[in-house]
Amino acid sequence: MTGDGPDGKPARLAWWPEVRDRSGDRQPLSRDQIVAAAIKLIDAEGLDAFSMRRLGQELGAGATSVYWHVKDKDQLIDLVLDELVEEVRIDDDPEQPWRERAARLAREFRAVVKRHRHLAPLVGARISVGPNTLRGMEHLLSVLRAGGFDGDRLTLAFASILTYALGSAVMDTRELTGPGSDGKSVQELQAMYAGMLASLPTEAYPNLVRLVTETGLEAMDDDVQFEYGLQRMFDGMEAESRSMS
Amino acid sequence: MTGDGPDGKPARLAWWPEVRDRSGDRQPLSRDQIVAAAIKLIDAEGLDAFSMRRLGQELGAGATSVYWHVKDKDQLIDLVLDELVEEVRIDDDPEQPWRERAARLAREFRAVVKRHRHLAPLVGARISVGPNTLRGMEHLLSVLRAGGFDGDRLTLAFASILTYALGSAVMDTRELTGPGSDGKSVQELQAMYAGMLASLPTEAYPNLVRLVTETGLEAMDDDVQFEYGLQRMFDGMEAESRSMS
DNA sequence: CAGATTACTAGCACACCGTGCGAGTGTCAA
DNA sequence: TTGACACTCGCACGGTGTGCTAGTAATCTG
Repeated sequence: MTGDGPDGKPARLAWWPEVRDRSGDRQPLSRDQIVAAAIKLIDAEGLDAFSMRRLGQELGAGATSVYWHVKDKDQLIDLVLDELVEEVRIDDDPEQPWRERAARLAREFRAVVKRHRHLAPLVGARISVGPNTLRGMEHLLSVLRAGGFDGDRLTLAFASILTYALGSAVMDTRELTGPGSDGKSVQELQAMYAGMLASLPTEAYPNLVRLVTETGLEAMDDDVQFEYGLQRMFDGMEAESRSMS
Repeated sequence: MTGDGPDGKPARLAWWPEVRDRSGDRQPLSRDQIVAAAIKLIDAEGLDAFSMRRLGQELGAGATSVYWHVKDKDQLIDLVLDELVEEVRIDDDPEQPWRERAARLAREFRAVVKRHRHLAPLVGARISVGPNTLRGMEHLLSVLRAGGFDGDRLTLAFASILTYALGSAVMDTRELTGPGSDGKSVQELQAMYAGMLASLPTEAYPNLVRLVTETGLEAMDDDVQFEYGLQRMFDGMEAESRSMS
């Protein structure tokens, strides 16, 4: 939240917006407060409900008071996104094999995004260069390096894992719109989606229909699917390691 | 564009919006025209420029005339997204091994999204249930089934590949915002991002700095990274196949 | 050919939105 | 006491999505 580096010291990033100085301690509004309120609002009522006016209202402040603490709606979103990543726990056991440590990181990230599913579209839309994001990437890199990755292969593995983690986070939080999907819960929407696939004409979409009617309950689960692909990717990476030594 | 099933017959989907009847052939405006114009507008000027009013203007029509052909902006987006997927070519050689066919599909999808990078956030935000999307999924399933996948394993592999393809499409089209990223080209932004990482304090982010300074040019490439992760995942899946037989 | 129906366009109006600007208010240092 | 500063707030501008209504032109029915 404070923008520290991995070591805890305040590593300043030239492009990351400074908090405006506050000399006295009358603080009816603060940036952290604003960011927290934005996340809360989006979580509770979705992206559409998130407007600067509404945010001000939620904070009991004037419609445009927020603009003193934050340049833009855009900038606020950047802050929100990096704040999200702060929830990713990166304290793991360095004694564990790299697979387990990397998987744990990917799981954590995905879980955070799923917890804030209305923010997911933003996660997929912009690159965050905030301190928390950088810290997370740094940690994943260190895990991979400790696991024996090096040079170009380190970069490739790093990028692939990020991609898969981001992908599954985004994939599993996409919204199903259209008629009849108004006030439905996540489970209801999932059931509705399955129902739509099951109702497809068998001649035109035989495999799709079979998929939804013949797949076991467990394999239908988001988390299980995520884990499968991740482990297969790690299998492939480990096989490559072996074949090189 | 017409909503046909894989066989070319007009497989109707109950939830997919019907084109409003047109008995005569005076057609100053049509849905296909509208969807095409929307894609063109977004490609040319970005998501922000895409408003219903602007779209009407672009079509030389009144501000709200579009609403007779399309229920909603939301619905229009759904149509746009499925129209995008139509660009994914699914005519491949059934004699090829499943890996190659599946990789080809994933590459195609990613390439289409990259061609329409301003649409990518929408791809990551909503589930499409349009005819083209379904046809694409059906095809990938048939490829995997032909490759020996079955039951739960088919579902898991299917989901993982979709996730990775979507993930890398979204990942590689995310926008870098913030000061100094105004009128820059994609390459310039990429260079700027690399520059930011390179300028990080080495003590706090040693691995990130090394990554950006020591990685070879080829391994920095989006497409190469995508291919690496995909192939590792396929390696893992094939190893699993072997271990089961 | 006359009239009715349909297909479609266009504009107004409403309630919102992001945000620049300037006028205000409270707190602190000198 | 005076000034500077940190901060809040309302106004106003030019936009947005979209429901509704009035209109027009083409087609269908008789």
